[in-house]
Amino acid sequence: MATVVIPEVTRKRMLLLLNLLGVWPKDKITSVDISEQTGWKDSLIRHDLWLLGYNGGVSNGYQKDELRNAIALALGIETEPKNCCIVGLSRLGAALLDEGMLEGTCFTIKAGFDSNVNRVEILRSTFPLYPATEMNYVIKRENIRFAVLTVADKDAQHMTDRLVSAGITGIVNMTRCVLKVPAEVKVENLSVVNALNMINK
Amino acid sequence: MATVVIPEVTRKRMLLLLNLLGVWPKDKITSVDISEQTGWKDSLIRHDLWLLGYNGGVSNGYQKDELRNAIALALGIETEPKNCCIVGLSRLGAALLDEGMLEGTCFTIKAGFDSNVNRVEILRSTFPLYPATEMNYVIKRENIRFAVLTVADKDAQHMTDRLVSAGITGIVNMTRCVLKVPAEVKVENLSVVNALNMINK
DNA sequence: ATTTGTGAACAGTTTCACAGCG
DNA sequence: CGCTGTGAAACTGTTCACAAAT
Repeated sequence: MATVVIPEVTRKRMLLLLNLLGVWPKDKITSVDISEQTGWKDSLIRHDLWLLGYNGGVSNGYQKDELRNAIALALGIETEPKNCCIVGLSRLGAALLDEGMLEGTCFTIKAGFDSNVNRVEILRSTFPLYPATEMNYVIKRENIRFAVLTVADKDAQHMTDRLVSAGITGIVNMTRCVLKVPAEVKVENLSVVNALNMINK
Repeated sequence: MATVVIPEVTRKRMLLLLNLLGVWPKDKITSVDISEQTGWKDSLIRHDLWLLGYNGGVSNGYQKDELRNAIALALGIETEPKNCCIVGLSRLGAALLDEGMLEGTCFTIKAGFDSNVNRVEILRSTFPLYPATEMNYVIKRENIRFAVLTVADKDAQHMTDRLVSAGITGIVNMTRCVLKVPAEVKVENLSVVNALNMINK
């Protein structure tokens, strides 16, 4: 069997594969089917699944539901619920309010923060909003592990520092900035501008 | 000098480095400075710049402005303006309307599309909105090259097919779906849910 | 004394090739 | 016979080590 460490690239592909399985019409799916949908080499898909320690497809393709469960289990997702917060309620941040975006996932938004006290009072949302001064207290009280950062670029590092010192373990960074964090804090960069520059070849 | 092909990982790092240079307070910056801010090994930064063919820092660190220009030139960005569109005006899509998000970049949003004709009529924006049926015509007329896809998951592949057949060359995909596109079309996946699952370890 | 530029060494990822299962 | 599981081979990306420049 394979190594215990699952590389990030494999994890990323497996998350996309989970989504693909969610809309796949048939019960059975082969590595060649997946390859046609995603553009990844069929051998790579088989190798990824081998890394996960999965071998339920011997010689006859995979059963969609069983494969989905096996991947979710191997990646350790869709288990107990995880608490998140949104930092920055202008622009993108406000768009995430009241959204069903996290529906059907293990993530729940427990709080929104903004340094503009006015905005916190005006906006409506299904979860409570707080001024940024209360971040440390609320994050600890609500046991929040993850943050989505949608502040203006100039505030990005400052807010990151506060999130880190409040004990957050992962940040989805929607700003263009490089965030300076301790090695144990995970960051995923999701800037639209940087993404446009990636495809601008 | 280095190979002509710049790897995607290097390109991603260089885009972040550009943003870092934008806020760096001093005129001079060394590979160790960059390493401290980003967590990347200093040797990797030097190697990246070597790949870009840049060697303006010999033995004395880099001049911020010169380095910035050299990177932008090597990546071929910040040159002529590029036209973009937003597909899907609910949720995230609407948040991108009227936003200064692309300010100071070479990208301009020229159009927004939605299959809901009502929404197209109600929303206000600094660029024109059209029903999705006009996508093919408008994208060609306005010479739009890039799209930000913020539709519901169930419409993602269908809208992608229309974008591709209208001649789009790159898509920023904010849905969770794997998009099936021809090899020459570039896709950057920016799903918040997938990102949360990446940092959920 | 620092700090880059550079290729070689090393580590990680993808592809290949094929045995073996159903 | 089509399809997976698996390790080896090929390839890509990162780190090291040090000569050269100031």
